[in-house]
Amino acid sequence: MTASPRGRRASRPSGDERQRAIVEAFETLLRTRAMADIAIDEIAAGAAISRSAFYFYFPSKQAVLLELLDRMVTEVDERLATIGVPGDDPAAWWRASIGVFVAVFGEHRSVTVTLAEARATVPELRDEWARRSTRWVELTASTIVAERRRGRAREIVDPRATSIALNAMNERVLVASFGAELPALAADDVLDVLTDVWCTTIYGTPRP
Amino acid sequence: MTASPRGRRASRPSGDERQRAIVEAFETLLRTRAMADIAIDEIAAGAAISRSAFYFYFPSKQAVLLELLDRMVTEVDERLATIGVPGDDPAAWWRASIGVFVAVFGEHRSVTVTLAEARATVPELRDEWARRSTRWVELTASTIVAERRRGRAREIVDPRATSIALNAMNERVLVASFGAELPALAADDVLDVLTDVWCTTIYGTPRP
DNA sequence: GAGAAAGTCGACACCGTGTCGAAAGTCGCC
DNA sequence: GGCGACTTTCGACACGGTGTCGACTTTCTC
Repeated sequence: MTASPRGRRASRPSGDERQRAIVEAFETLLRTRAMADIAIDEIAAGAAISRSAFYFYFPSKQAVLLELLDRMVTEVDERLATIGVPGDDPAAWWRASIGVFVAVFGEHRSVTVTLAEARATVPELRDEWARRSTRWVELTASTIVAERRRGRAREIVDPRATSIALNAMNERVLVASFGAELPALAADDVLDVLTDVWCTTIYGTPRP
Repeated sequence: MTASPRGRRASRPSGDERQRAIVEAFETLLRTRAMADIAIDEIAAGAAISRSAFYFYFPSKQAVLLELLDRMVTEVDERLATIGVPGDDPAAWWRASIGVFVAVFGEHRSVTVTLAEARATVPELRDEWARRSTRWVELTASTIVAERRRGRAREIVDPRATSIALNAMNERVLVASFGAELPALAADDVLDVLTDVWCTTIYGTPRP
């Protein structure tokens, strides 16, 4: 009755916990090893099922990752929705917005790092990420325009292009920081530095 | 006499062209497919040798990629060395510096995109990239400090942290643009937008 | 308690990787 | 001109992970 029995959103009454167990087992494994080094065998074992049972729930590892991505971006969007629009203290508003990404992705560091890698290869991930991040870019751009109209932001030739660049920065900074790459920002500095660059770029000064 | 016969810098007199042919065949293949989809078979065929002969020259696909990375960053460093220090027109200087990255990586788009992906998995790539980008970050940071001393740059609390963020932005913007991801900057806009964000962040204004 | 649907399992074929040992080619030197 | 050492090539093998298939079991429903 519902979609194909193998699809990832089967919403089957029972077996639902299995699906959840698989996702969690995968995330747990991801904390210690890269996706390429994790065999489906191990995910299945972590979820207490056999390897072929895994295939009943997901067509591949990548599909599990897509599920993980969905959860994370949904949470980001939910939290962003509660923030509203910039008020008297725009720096605080930007900081809060950026903080949502730092917090949500920071809670799933290994998944974030894996996502950044797998996105290049897996079309579904790539498309889903494109959809979501396009919305964030547009949100940023329209806020910049609004701030400009209020006379607070500096003159920016192409607000959309600028917001693409700023969002790209956040993404890469977070991944590098989570992945403990070098050079990378210390976890405690990420939010401060990103907010500083954003505000300076948008207003010409870090404290508008 | 030289290092191990299989290592990547064997500098063997003959067979050197083979090595080069392999590297080139790989880059060519990379233009049409992702690394994961390219079998060593095909690289070998492209270089007109057998699969096992491939292993005589390189221990793996990743090692070929490392060679490609080396070439690119070497070229970047050579070009950067000719630029000198900022003069009367600092915006032009930053633009020229960023332009080196845009140009060199732009000439090897598929390699750049592949590198960004494989770096997460391959320790050698990760380390090499870390070494190189640390130097660029330090170059950026010391230039910011120098510009501050001359009284041109704005007050920046942690110049190194800021330069990490700016360099991270460039990296991600370039990869997204080369990989035709969405949202991404159009190739023609990349240099303008990056220069704008860098200068505004460093000086408080896009045209210092 | 019969039948369909959901879930599980072991077995199989496939493909790419990396390794090994043997063969063939190349070069210098007596 | 032929001997020996080194370089290069090759075919064959074993291994490990993937995805699929058909059969078996459990569970739910009428």
